[in-house]
Amino acid sequence: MRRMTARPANTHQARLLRLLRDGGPNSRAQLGDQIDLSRSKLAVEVDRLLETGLVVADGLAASRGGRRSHNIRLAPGLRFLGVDIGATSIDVAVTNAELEVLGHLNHPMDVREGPVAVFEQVLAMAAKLRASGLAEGFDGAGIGVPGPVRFPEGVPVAPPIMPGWDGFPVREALSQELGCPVMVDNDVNLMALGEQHAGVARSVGDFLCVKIGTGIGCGIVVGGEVYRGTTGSAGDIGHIQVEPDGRACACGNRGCLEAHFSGAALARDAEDAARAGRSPELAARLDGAGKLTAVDVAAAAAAGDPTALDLIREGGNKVGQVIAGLVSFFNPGLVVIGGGVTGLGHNLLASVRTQVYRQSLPLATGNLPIVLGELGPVAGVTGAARLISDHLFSPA
Amino acid sequence: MRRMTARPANTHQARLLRLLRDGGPNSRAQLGDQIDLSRSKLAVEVDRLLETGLVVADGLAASRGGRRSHNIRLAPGLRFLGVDIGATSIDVAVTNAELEVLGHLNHPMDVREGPVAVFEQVLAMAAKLRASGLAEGFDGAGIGVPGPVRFPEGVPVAPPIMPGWDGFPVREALSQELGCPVMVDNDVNLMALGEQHAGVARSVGDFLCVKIGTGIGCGIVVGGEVYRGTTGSAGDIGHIQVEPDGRACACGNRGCLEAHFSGAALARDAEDAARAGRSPELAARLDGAGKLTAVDVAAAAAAGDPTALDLIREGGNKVGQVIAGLVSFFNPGLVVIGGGVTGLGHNLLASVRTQVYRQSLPLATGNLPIVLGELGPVAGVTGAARLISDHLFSPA
DNA sequence: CATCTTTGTCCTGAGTGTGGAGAAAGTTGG
DNA sequence: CCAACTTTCTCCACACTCAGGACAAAGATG
Repeated sequence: MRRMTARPANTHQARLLRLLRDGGPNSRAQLGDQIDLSRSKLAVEVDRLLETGLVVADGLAASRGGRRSHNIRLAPGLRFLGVDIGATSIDVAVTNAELEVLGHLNHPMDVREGPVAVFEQVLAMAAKLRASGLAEGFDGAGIGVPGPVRFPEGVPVAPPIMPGWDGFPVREALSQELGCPVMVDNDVNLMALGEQHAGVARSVGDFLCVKIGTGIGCGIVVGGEVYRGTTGSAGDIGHIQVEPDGRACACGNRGCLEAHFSGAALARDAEDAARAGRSPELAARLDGAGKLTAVDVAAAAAAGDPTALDLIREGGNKVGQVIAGLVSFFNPGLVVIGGGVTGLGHNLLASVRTQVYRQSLPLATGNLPIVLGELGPVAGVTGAARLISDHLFSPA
Repeated sequence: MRRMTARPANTHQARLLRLLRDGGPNSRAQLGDQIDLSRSKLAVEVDRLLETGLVVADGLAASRGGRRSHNIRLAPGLRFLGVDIGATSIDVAVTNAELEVLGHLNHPMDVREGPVAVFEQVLAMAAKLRASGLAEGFDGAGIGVPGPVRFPEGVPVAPPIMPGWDGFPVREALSQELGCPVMVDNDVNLMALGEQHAGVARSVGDFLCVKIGTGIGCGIVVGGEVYRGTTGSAGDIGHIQVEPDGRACACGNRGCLEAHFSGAALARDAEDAARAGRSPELAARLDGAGKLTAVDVAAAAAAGDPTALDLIREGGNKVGQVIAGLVSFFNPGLVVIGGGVTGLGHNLLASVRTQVYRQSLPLATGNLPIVLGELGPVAGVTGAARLISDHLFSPA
């Protein structure tokens, strides 16, 4: 199969490609209703796109009371690769041009093993997806990493939890290996993009997407666009202080949110409680190495264990306290909570909501939904595909 | 004098008007260097603007080694009115089309007296400025109010410190009275616009502007544009909790930033200290009613009074704590501190900086200037003029 | 005074985009 | 089965935008 070579020649073509991506196949007439162009001009641009091969006309749609329309759709062979590198695992997926996930793989891996080892794994997973017949090659790839990124260059900068990646040319290296364009971003931003494209945040212009996994981060969307900040570290809320003289944090400070609540902190607290005999439910779930995860806490809570419930409530209060501040400051139209701890579900959500609704101003909370992400592990890879498609579907 | 009737007919004309506003008089050739247009096209658009009377060609500039250029400038008779309504005083200013302040009045007044009384005062001040010969009429007016605003309609919504203004049609009423277009915004946003236009924030795309006066608010600029949030309450940081079981706040919660530090809280603390005999410097400054202001505290601190210095340091710590969180979240390129307490100067700034640099991530603070606003009371009115000129200098 | 530089104007030609006429293809009702 | 109406799509004429070059105007320089 020939890979995507052309790019839209102007903004009209770019807009058409995005309409087809987000709205699926469509007739010329329907496209005309959604874009501010005359039918004649539209036809010209569609014809040019057909010539490039980026879109195809296949078959006729059912009549709507008159002449049947030609179905215009994005080239069915286009394939994007979405990669989401977490602290403890890797997600890789293939999508079509409409960003529907055709295949998805997950592999546990510690990001601290460094870029070379991780890349090897990513490429192996991509090869596996290709071998399964889902793609003959990739037209573009998006990749998320758990740390700040200098976005234009696609290079991680001073990432606390993956020091070995500092300055590693992720974009260039992956582009070389895959032979296609690549865009790199923070994993939290990609989750936000994913939920915006296919999840709970559709049609919301300004929202926050709080991802609670091994660490805590927050994707910020302003006017439909991800906001990355001056140095690419916007949304790094894990080290906001929630307790004046709280626990020591890996960053060197005390009382950071991440030190009090996150996947890692929760697991540690649960293990302590189990060992101290404060919770038989949790103790029963200890594995051979004496370890627990957020999943265990969720299970214990579901079984009614009061200690587990307390841990979740306490954590939700801490996160809610920070989110309350962010809501007052940012006045979003929606707050999405996702990441590994989504499994804690409505117990977590309830205490977050309580804090936010109590502490923030009524005007800001009046009509503010606080919800769990609906895409789970697909959010990151969908966002990654969205990132590269946004790039490729812009004028060259 | 005839008032501004025409509006730019297209984006080119709008951009030209803004170039002339921000860069002052200019020749066609120099404008051509700053705008992406051919000389011929540019000449056409300039001619059209000359026809409308929005710009004029007056005289020839000195030669730069060849034919002398015609000076193109915005119509010299254009006048904008900038109004900044604070909690305890009103600022009104007249500017020319380049937003230079030609005249400026200040009048103490309690905003709680309600919109009717305040409007009367504002109109009297505007009339006074007009009578002094600075303007024969106004081509537009911008007005800032100390509370959230539904921006498109120009109506305050649920403003805590000025309940009588809720839903009052500020834009429509003022437009009627003045007979010119009016735009309304939060006073903090206007301060940010002012500092961006003529102050410390020139050429910074993303920054925060913290205004500490009677209350505390924060202007948010993203990509050069003010961000107002979903309901217009973005930046309302006065009620972020800084102390878990802190002081009772007027909003009904405990431990709000505003309850611990703001012009009002500082004055109260200083009065308490003076009465309790903990500070002779402050006691000496008590007025007949036993009242003090931030200015008194600044003076006492300048005289070396340890209690006053402590109050400032403590307050700076509280504000710094909140700003540190915002810096982590928003990753701005600059933080500006302004408002009534600017008089506390470098004592305040020092403790804010200490908190922020200690608590926020190095990547976010690495190259982050935290500075005092440089426009003082002119910031608000300049921002107001900028607001309305941005509106009028956009395609109709 | 000839030459060079800078500024501003005019003209042509390529491209962009609109709106209408009308053909193509289909549905509906008598 | 046919006439009338709809919807979709194509084609064409015309207006407008815009770039780039030729050229005129006005001054500096030697």
